[in-house]
Amino acid sequence: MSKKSEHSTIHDIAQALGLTASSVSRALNDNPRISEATRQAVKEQAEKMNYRPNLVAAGLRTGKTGILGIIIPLANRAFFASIISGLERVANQSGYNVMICQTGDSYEAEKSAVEALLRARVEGVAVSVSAKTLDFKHFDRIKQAKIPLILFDRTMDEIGASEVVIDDRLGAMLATEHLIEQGCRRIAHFAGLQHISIYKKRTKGYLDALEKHGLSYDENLVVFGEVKEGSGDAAVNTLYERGVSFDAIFSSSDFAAIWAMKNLQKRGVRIPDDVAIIGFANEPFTELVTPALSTVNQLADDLGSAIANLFLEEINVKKEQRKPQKIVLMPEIIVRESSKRVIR
Amino acid sequence: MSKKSEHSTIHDIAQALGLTASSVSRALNDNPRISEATRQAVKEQAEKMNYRPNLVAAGLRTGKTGILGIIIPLANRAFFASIISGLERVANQSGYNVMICQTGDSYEAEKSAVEALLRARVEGVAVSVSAKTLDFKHFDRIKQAKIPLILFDRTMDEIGASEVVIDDRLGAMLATEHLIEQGCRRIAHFAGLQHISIYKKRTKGYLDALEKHGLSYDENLVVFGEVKEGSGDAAVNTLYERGVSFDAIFSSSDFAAIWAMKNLQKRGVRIPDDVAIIGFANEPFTELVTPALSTVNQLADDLGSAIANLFLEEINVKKEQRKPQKIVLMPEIIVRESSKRVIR
DNA sequence: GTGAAAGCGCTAACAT
DNA sequence: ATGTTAGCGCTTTCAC
Repeated sequence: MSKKSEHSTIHDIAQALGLTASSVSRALNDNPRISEATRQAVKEQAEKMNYRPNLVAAGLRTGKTGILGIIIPLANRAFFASIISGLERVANQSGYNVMICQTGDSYEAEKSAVEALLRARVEGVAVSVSAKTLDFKHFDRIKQAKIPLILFDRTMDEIGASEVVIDDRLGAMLATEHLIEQGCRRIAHFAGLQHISIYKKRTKGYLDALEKHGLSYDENLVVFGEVKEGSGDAAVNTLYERGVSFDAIFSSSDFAAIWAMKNLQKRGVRIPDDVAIIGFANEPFTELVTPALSTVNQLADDLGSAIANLFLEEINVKKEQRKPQKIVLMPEIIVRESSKRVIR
Repeated sequence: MSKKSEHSTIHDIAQALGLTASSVSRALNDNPRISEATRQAVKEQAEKMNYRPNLVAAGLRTGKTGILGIIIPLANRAFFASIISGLERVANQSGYNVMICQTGDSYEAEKSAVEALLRARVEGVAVSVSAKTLDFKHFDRIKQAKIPLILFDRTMDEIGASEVVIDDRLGAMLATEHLIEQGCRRIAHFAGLQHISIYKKRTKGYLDALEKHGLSYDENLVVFGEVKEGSGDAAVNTLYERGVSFDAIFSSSDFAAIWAMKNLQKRGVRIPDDVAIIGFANEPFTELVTPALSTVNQLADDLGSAIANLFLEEINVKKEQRKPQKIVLMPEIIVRESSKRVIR
């Protein structure tokens, strides 16, 4: 093995076999224009020399790095972690590697992430747009590079890219209908910030379910605003302050749901008998709390693999005639103790 | 901009300015052997032409790809997700990108992951060794490539690589001492599989704490075996079957702890008054259950950033004189309701 | 301070 | 079926 590099090259193999680099290349890549005998010999020799193709060199030559980039607000969040997991698994099966960038929900970091991935010449980029992003010029850079751009979770129609999302409205509707089927008639709703599309859609699903079942909408039952941890606690207080009676809660977030549950339990309210609760997202903790929290499965892992599959599909389409696609996954509700009433 | 590529190159810039590629390269890289004037001109022109350095080309030339690889069993697990998060954040600050591979705890997948990262010419690899890995030859390939190899979480002394871990024994000891301070004297312990080093160390910490405080070891209080979700439930049953009395549990896993808590609550046992409980790992759900579960903070995010920092340090050391380092982080206990007794 | 030239390891026309 | 050649975009000696 030559001193200058830690790795053997196709030239080393060629030399050892009295061949040329191109023949070795052909043999290694199973190019038909090579004899079976040489192919064998080359592969054996490669094995013997611990040859490992240099993807950097191949990438420079072919323009294909075999790298997929993903930009997320924060890797350390169950939903995104599952997406990464699904994405990596499928991408890897097709020989692709996955490169990750976090934005911390910062617009500046998102811009840098785009540049970083483009510098690395990734073959495609998946993005969950940062909450603080209002300007989308940096995504044009991806389109200019003529590589697939796929948005997921927080998407932006303005960008005009492919999307992989779940049907939030449907999920919310199923959740609300489930509560109705449990006999609940006064269903409160923690709505989340409505300028974020996923929350808006979930609220829409709630309203649609009410309408479908002939229940009237009572604005006193709906609490807008953030649906983070503490806000579930505050939202319950708000309902009590309003003096409104309710026999169920559909929360657009598991976190708010869980804190609502804690609040109600302190008040001596029985769950699900007095108030049935269902959340949204299927966070890992939902099956660990008492009572276990019903929720809507966001299919994060499936989202990840769907992103990967869309990538693989788009990469093989001529850049010019790549049309933005929209893949919508159908969520399912997961019914647990927090909403399972004994129907009399 | 030339037709063949979507990107402008240093040649394009050079041509536009009547310079040569090498001067442009120097200007862009702030090489001192260039005049301030040209540097300015080049940078302006680069900006104007939307120039984006091709890291693949640079990487081929210099051997430095600016990529760090990380191999984990599963991205979708809170502990690993946090490590990725911390690693990416710090690495990115120094201009490095992070490439991820999952093994699904499979030995074969781990071997492939090593090869995949090596083919991509990453500048270093961090690994949490798969549970099924008993043979370590594939890690030699990383050493042969003369790039830093850093083990974390599940480490293997046999491999002779740098390590970033937390002091499991200390964490377990602190947890156990905390229970003792709460007045507990008959402390049960869910020990986990002892052939896995982290569990062995946690059990050691438990024993050390008992000894330090003059409590005798009662083997009936210790339940060996897996510490997964359901096993916490089974472990409590085992204690009852043994007819042993206990006033506290130190579980080497939050999952087992939470299921133990559920089991005890069903039996009408009050927590923490009858039995105080503390787990290990600071899983996200621990603060959401009722009562909130005390635990040992594994500092996953810090682990990730420590890995990144060690990388950055080792990368700048001549390969030959890189000595395996061992970085040990000190865990802290997080005291919540599940173990906080009102001391009389 | 700038240019010329070589080459990183690979692939892909184009020969033969 | 194999060899020759050129070049992907960049950095880096070596000249001047």
